[in-house]
Amino acid sequence: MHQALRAKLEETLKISDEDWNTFESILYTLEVKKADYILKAGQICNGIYFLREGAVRTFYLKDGQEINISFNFENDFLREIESLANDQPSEKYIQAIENSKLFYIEKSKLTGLYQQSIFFQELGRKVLEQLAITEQKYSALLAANSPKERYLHILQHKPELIHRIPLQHLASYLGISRESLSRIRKRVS
Amino acid sequence: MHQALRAKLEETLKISDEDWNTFESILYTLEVKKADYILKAGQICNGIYFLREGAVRTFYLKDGQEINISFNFENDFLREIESLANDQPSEKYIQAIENSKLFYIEKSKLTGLYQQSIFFQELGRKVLEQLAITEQKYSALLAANSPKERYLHILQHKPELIHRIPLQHLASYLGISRESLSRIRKRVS
DNA sequence: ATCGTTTTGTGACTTAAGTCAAAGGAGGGG
DNA sequence: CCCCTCCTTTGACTTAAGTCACAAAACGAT
Repeated sequence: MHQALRAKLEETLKISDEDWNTFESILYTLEVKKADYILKAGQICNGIYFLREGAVRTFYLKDGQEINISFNFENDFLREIESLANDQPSEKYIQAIENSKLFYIEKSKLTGLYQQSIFFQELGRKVLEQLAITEQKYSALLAANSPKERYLHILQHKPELIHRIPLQHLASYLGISRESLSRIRKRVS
Repeated sequence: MHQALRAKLEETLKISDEDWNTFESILYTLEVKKADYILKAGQICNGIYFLREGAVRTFYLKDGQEINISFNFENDFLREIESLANDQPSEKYIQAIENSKLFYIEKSKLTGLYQQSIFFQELGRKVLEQLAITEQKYSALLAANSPKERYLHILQHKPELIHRIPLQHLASYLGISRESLSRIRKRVS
């Protein structure tokens, strides 16, 4: 049970059987259907999720428009970091794009883990480091490239986004209008 | 000595005198003049800096062009996170925009701190969380706003950037050409 | 299969921003 | 104080992307 999660953890750091048992014991499992919300704006994000299977998007509303800020797939950790870190209501929605299975790890239990074992401390730091790096790369993509270049970059480096994410969602993620992205895609192919 | 740093730490978490003494003992001080490099591409970022005084920018080269990805001022922590976390050569340069004073904290010493006291563990996590949040806000600014809106946003929310950062550097940070930013600024004022 | 909803594509038009080139301005060093 | 360098502004032109409106296509549910 939960082998994929263990494998994911061990990508960053070898885990002892003891630590693993502790970890496994605090996991909740949840299943959501396509279009279900995992988190809604106004709610506080009270833990982190591990996406076992499926795909989700995180977005917020700007003048009634959905702006997607990230997509996650199987074996990703996810959370609304601002809400989680600052204990404030989320401005973002997390919604399933496909039927998905997730593990949920409550914040309070996570804190317990940090105090219990140096493994979890390091893991927590590394996961956060990688999140910051991911965000940095995403901003770099937006700041230094034209819409067309951004699309081509995704095509090369994150083809799963092209294949699994509806164009309309990808558009706002890339800072492009739906129509323009449709035309860019056509020109390019 | 180092009062500003202690104050900064205590913004996030109260520190004991003992922990503080440990911390203070591992700081190196360095001073750099305007235009000096604190880190160059190709070097490995081997620790984090606390900017006591001055201003610095972080940028990389794309087709020979400097693309600025962040600016830091007094009482900011800074580092090249990708190089630091993954022990790989930096693709970025960190350069002083003003004469600056910094404290440097070596990575290996930092690791020691994490093992010594729960205070430093929490601090490290919180600093990383805030970094991730900052990066996320920056991408949101880029993805969901027109060049003009981006400039106005900075004007309102980070006026220090307008006043202390040369327009040319701000331009690439906002994903705008120098010329356009100059014109936007004129129109707006 | 068919209907209804959601998503994507097209056309026509507008416009803000990019590009290239050159001129002004500001600031520092000698 | 003057020169040189660096930074910012301006002009003229081009173009890619935005917008609005509508059509087509894809998808899901019954």
